Amino acid sequence: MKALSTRRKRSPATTSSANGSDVVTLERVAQAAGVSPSTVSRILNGTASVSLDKRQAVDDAIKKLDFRPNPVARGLAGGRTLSIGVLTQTISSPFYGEALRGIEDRLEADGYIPIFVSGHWHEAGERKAFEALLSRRVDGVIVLAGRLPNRALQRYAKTLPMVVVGRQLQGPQLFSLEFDNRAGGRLATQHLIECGHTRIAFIAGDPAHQDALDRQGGYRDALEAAGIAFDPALVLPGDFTESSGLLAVGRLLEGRVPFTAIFAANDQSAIGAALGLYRKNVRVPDDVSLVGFDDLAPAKFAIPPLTTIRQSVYEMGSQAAAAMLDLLRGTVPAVELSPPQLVPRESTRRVMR
Amino acid sequence: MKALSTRRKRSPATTSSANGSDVVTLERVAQAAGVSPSTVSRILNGTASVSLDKRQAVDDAIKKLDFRPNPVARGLAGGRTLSIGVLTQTISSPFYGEALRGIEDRLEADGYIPIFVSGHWHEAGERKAFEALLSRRVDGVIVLAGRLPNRALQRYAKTLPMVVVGRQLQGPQLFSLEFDNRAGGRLATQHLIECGHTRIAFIAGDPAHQDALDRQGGYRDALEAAGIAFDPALVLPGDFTESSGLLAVGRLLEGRVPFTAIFAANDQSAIGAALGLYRKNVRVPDDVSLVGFDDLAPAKFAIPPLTTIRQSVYEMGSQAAAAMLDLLRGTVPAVELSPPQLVPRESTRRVMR
DNA sequence: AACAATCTTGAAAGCGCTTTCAACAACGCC
DNA sequence: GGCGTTGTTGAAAGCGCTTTCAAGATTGTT
Repeated sequence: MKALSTRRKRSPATTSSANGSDVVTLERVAQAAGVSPSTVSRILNGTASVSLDKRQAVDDAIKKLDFRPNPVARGLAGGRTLSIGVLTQTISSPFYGEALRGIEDRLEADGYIPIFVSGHWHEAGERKAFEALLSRRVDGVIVLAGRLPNRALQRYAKTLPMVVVGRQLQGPQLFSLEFDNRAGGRLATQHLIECGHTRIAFIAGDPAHQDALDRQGGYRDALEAAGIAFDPALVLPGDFTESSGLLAVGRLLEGRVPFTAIFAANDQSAIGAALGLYRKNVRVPDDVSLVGFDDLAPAKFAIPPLTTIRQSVYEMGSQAAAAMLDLLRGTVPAVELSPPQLVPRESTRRVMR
Repeated sequence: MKALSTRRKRSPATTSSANGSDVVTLERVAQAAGVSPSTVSRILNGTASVSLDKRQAVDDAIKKLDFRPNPVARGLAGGRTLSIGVLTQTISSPFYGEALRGIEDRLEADGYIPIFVSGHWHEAGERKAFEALLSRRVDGVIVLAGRLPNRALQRYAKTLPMVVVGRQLQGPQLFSLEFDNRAGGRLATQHLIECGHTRIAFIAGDPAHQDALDRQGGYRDALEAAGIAFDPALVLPGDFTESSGLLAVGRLLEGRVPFTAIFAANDQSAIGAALGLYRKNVRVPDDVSLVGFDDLAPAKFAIPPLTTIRQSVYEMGSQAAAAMLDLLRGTVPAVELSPPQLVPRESTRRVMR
């Protein structure tokens, strides 16, 4: 294969072969500026002080030649690739998508680039994705939830800086960031209670996610605080998907337990629930009030528009990125998530009775 | 800054410093196998034939040492980084998200990794994102729609292989992939016509997207084929967002033009339209039939579940990736998108009258 | 004025891999 | 049996950058 041998010195298929001029390297900049490559490198990285005139000359040469350092070479030589691995579950999830956007925006501001890999909701996939990241020599990894055991994460964190979103973890190069899901769950349930509901069903999220458990915890907290007895028959299993919400409502309606409101562990399952209710001609909010969680885009355009708990997933992403940048800089991350907030819309109403 | 100088030979902050043993390099594999590095490299890349016994020895050594080649070094030396740039608009869009997933899956199968960058819906952003990709020395770029002028794309394509999704473009290292939006638009409109509708409104998509124009073309085709006069008062501007759908319906309802069906240029605007209708107590499908386009996840759980045109965005992504792989291999891509398909659900019905 | 301490600079050695070049070895042919 | 072929291998030269080391140039000290 490849008949194209003979002559031609080397021919990195890299960029710019038909690119007009040749590749602009640091060395060429050095020549143009009349200094050594080391000096150029030092200026580029701020590694050491350089006299003003040389710095000037180099800056000019860089501008004139439109030089942009090759991150690949940099990665090899310096061990830094200016890229941050991001381990997510599905890149196309509306929830993670928002977070990724936050990460991307924040990282971009500092010249880093995120490399997204999907774990596909299972440990083996996550592990594999993580390895891909490692072999890519990323400078750090941001982990969005996932099924990887804490031990594994802590072990990885010995190798490179890591920030974990949605879990509580300790470690030297490890920072974890959590949204107050419990408070959110409380808020949602309180809202329903304030509307006069006492028979409030809960559609749970994927029990493998701590978030799901916390939201449920908030639900119970609020019930207890209001002196409403917790009825296990009112909590339905779910997994954060629309179908699970649909299913849950079906079961709820078939069962004999009366209820006037539903709190779903996330917007997606709330939307599924809404469909289930619609199918059975149960009106929202006239017959049943419905609250979701996350305030993702679709909530606003659901029918009826969904009352939900707002957690800025975008912000969560950008804060995670900020924390990573801190870690890389060697400083202790000081980031904080804004507290959950109720977004009242049209899917809830005061009970008339 | 950085007080940690002195002793220490070099210390690439790369991987595995606390990793137990030292980094496993190709050279170490060579030693272990008793051959030269060149030979190991040849085996790794299948660049030349190698005798069976050496190949055996090397394979064993690789397995034993758990050697994984460093893509960064590979990138520097060979000019290939095994990474493909993907230029998208917003990583969190439900539409693009699906496509990205398709790309990721297909690329992963061949050991490539996608690097996603967002253009944020404007040319400057796209250009910048493209540059970031180039400086990262990606082996190729997949462009998802966008606002970059064709000229610019064609110029970039001279530098590296490129596949463009959603546009018609020609070039040597350039492959473009288009979904038959016109046929889809036709299909949607025909369906409505078959249901007995003749007053069919159209909520347009972002006119900067060829897709939007094509879908509208299909709409007119179908009208014409059925001998229904085209009424400009029935087409409303839109931009593919839910809000634009909502707005369009508002205008439609205020206007004096009668209509019994709406075809929206995508699911998102259809969902916005549904909300608009709901707000005005117009029932879907009893009073008005509604058709969307794309068949993204939310369509299935809309209220009522949305009749729409299915185009597998996931498949589009994976096909784009396949085409890129072909380009990289030097073969001519032979990929094809499956034709659009009507997915009848509950938002359309035969007119009773 | 002599010497130590501090800055600025360049030479050169890699980072881990690919690829060219040339050396052999093995093979077939007239 | 000599010679051109083809196949297999290793040495060595980079890819473009960072970083150590040491040499000069400067400044400060007594």
